[in-house]
Amino acid sequence: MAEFLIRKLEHFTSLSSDDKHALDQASRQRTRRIRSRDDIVHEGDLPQGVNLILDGWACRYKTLEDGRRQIIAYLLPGDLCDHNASILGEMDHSIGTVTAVTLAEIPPETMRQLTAGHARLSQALCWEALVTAAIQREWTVNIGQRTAFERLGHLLCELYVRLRAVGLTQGTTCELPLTQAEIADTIGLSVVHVNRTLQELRSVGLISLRGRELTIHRLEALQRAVQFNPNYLHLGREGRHLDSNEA
Amino acid sequence: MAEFLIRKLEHFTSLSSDDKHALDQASRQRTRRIRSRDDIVHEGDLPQGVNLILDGWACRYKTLEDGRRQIIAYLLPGDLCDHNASILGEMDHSIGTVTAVTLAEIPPETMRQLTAGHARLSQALCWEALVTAAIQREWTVNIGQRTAFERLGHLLCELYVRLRAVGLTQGTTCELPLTQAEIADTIGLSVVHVNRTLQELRSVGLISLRGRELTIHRLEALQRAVQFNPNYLHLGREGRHLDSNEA
DNA sequence: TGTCGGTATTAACTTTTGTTAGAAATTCAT
DNA sequence: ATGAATTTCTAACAAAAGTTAATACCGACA
Repeated sequence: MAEFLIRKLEHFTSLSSDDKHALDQASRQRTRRIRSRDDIVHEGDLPQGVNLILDGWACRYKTLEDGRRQIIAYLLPGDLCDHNASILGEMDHSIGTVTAVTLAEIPPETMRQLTAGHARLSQALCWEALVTAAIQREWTVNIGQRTAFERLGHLLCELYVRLRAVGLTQGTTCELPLTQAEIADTIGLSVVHVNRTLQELRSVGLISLRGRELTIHRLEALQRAVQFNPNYLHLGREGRHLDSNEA
Repeated sequence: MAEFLIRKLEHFTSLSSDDKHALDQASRQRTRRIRSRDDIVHEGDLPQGVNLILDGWACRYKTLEDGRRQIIAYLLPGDLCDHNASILGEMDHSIGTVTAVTLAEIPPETMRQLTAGHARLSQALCWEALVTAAIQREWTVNIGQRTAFERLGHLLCELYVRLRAVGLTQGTTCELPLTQAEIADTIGLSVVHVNRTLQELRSVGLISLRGRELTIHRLEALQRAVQFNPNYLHLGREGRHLDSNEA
């Protein structure tokens, strides 16, 4: 069940089979299926335990009083959410699904056992949380400094590389189940401008996007064009090897 | 020495005098003075231990190849930086000073002792890290969704409230040692537009800004005008009481 | 006290991005 | 398959924000 998470953590450190077994067990305790475009957690809720995305895409988001919405993060298979969030009390944002999602709800007590008994694993989970924060910082840079073209290209690079880190890419292709409206709310542009900018990325031959399938034709070229530097994902050497086309 | 940090943490929980003493001792072990507009940590460095800002303002920032710069966070007196950052390996961003800064460098070993022997304190430091992440999320919303006027007003509200939480405001006034260029790099606008927007905030009577001194004349009105909701700072009731003018 | 360098301010103009509205395409449920 | 509902795509126009460049201000310091 926790295959994606394990795969991700192993970019950072190698886990013992005991570690992996414990993680796998924890992720089987209590699973939940949520349908597409539904909320998992609402702003104001009191979170407890940790949610692990087993399958599907979700996002964190915040809504302003007048309806404007900002997507703050994407949660992909293998991503954990709300590490220790209970310390903060009420959630200051919501989490909703993009596609149908399967979730493992890991209770606080299980989480405690997991980290207490497994030093390596505990460190890996800490790494996971720090990478999440690093991604958030990079998004600030992306929205604050980059042009529309760069912002969009950067987002696509990040999603592709993160999916690749958990084995969810096929060669240069991956799923992209986002509507243009969702992309717009992610990078702070209007839907119309996202559409224009997608056309531009297509017309220069960097990507294809039909249905819910994204293909990045020349990843290295795209990276250069949008100044995508994968360092912030802290995936180690493999994460940086973006030029290879592993069939 | 750690008075600001202690003051901040006590918004979350009350610390024993033993906790406070330990924190204070830790912050005296090794202090460093850095002059204004200088770097504390460079992208690529291997961090170790934790830096505590004792005095002055610093910021996290990232620079793009072509010189564009985004300020990602402000570090105010009482703020900790690079909690566990050594796990990530190389720093993916830099930290520089805004004003002259006095820093306490808390070595990893001291940090371990501090968290191992003081459960309450340990939890408070976890809270601190989570609030830092929450601020980063709010910045994503700020830059992504708000107008120039709102962005700037929101930033000023946040800085004021954070300074207030450590006792560094005098009534409706606080220090604001930022140049307009720095503000611009913080909220993703040009210097010229920051200037225009500051004029606007002044002309509607919400703020005064002369020299390095900011006065927010009508905090509640400003909050409403820019949709500033201090929840994300998780300061508890006091943090929300922004209407009072405690001389 | 006057000069220098950075900072703030302003104006004129350009570019980017947003808005509105409609048409075309696609997806989904039945 | 068929109609409804999203979603994508376009065009025309409006607004926001960026650029450049010149001037004014201000504080540090010789």
